[in-house]
Amino acid sequence: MQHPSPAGHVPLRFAAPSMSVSLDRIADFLGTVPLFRELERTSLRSFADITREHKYGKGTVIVSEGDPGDALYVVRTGEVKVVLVAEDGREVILGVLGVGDHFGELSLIDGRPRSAHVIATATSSLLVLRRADFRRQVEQQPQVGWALLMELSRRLRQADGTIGSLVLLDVPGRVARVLLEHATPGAPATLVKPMTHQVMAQMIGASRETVSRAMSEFQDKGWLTVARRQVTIVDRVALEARARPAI
Amino acid sequence: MQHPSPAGHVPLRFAAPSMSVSLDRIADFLGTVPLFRELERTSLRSFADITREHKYGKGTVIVSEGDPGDALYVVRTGEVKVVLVAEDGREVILGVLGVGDHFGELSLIDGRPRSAHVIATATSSLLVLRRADFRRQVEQQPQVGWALLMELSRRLRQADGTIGSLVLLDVPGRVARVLLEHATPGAPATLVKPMTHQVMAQMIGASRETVSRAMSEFQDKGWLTVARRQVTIVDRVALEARARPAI
DNA sequence: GAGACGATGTGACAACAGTCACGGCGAACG
DNA sequence: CGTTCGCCGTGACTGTTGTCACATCGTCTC
Repeated sequence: MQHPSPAGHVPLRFAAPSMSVSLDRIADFLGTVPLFRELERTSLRSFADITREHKYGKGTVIVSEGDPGDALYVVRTGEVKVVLVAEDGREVILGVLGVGDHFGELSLIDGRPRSAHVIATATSSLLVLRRADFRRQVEQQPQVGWALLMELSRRLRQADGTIGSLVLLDVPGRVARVLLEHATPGAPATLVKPMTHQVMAQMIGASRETVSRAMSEFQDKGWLTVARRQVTIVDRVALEARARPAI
Repeated sequence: MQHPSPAGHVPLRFAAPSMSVSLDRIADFLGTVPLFRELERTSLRSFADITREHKYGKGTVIVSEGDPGDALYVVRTGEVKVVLVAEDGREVILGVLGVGDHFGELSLIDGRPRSAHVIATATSSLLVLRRADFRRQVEQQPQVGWALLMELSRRLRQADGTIGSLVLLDVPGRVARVLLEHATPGAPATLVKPMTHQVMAQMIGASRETVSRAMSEFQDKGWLTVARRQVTIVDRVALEARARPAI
């Protein structure tokens, strides 16, 4: 695939001396990514060695559904969304990925075309690992294969949960569910990373208006408070009950 | 986990001579399963060696959501369904597994509880591989790890597709989609694996009645014919168009 | 072959949720 | 400091779809 409309696409170049410095910094970063966490320093450096860094401006399409794909991407800075896009423009958000998250494994594993679009929601810097390089490394570092299995398992559980909620829950129930999913596990007052109603709506297959009404309802019931786009969960138990089928 | 209500649960026992015969037959069977297809004869036998065979009567719950899980199951004969069950009894069918399919990998990989119920839809015989045994074998046969990645990739793509269809398509669109997904492009005509409307409804999150109406509509339009529960797709192109968002 | 049971067609009705429309509010930016 | 733009709240209306109810039909068993 050619990167479509690569606004802000800036392949980095380093002179020999700064190169090794950069390698170290990239290896440091990879060490914080779950996929590579088990690796020794030297292995981290070999992975760092096969990365290329690309920058993408907000709104840039990084991969498109249907494209042949042969690279794995790791978010180093910024944020991207994984979306299905209908011909009439409607979007379903399958995931929002932040620093340390990665995407593109599926095409890398099975060689089939990209299954979704990935679009930068903020100016982002991504590490790109091409299939041949990555596979060669993984063959020498089987821990990474295992970490991949763990990650795919996590996503599959999440996807199945989403399917269940789409079928079994009404919109307020699904809103409760995303809120809980994005809540920090803190004790009495739990915070949620800010999200616009529009984004929530696209994550749960609902309209912005209905999400808005559900959020108002939850505030009226005293289940949560909102101050400057920042949601605080007051009554976690009530929300959990609302997010369970069979109202 | 203890197998819940193991009606028809009959662990097989063999005397020493017939044992090796059985091992060979099981190894033969495993060789037809994609997960183990790449393996040599001797490796197949080592996997066969760590299996136990269990039988389950129709309707038996094989694993329950929430149970701790430490085994992988391969369907040797029969059929099982993977379902989410709401407290009010409604069911979402995540998948129907036949001979050669397997389930239970997720708990085996990440050690977390079962994410869904698995229920026998026909009298079934399953090969059970326990986590410790399986992991030990996989460490010596990395091809199996790769095959697992392929399988999880396939399921993740399918799950994402299902999420997209739940959000973007109306019920007739989703009906068209399952039909196409279960169609085998035979020479004279494309046949669809027989399914009751009730099952289709639970697969796509709709009511039986609405599925019934959609099927009638498709027959009226001449897109398919039904004879004795056997669906034949006449106009595949029309169905594909109907299964695309943005009518 | 007669009953029983499950699967299927179809009509009527209610309701959840999408769509459209518009006003208000707050943040960002010139 | 005012304008602009994106985000949010809410009312009114519409429609797809679930629910209930019942008739029909095929298949299986006895």
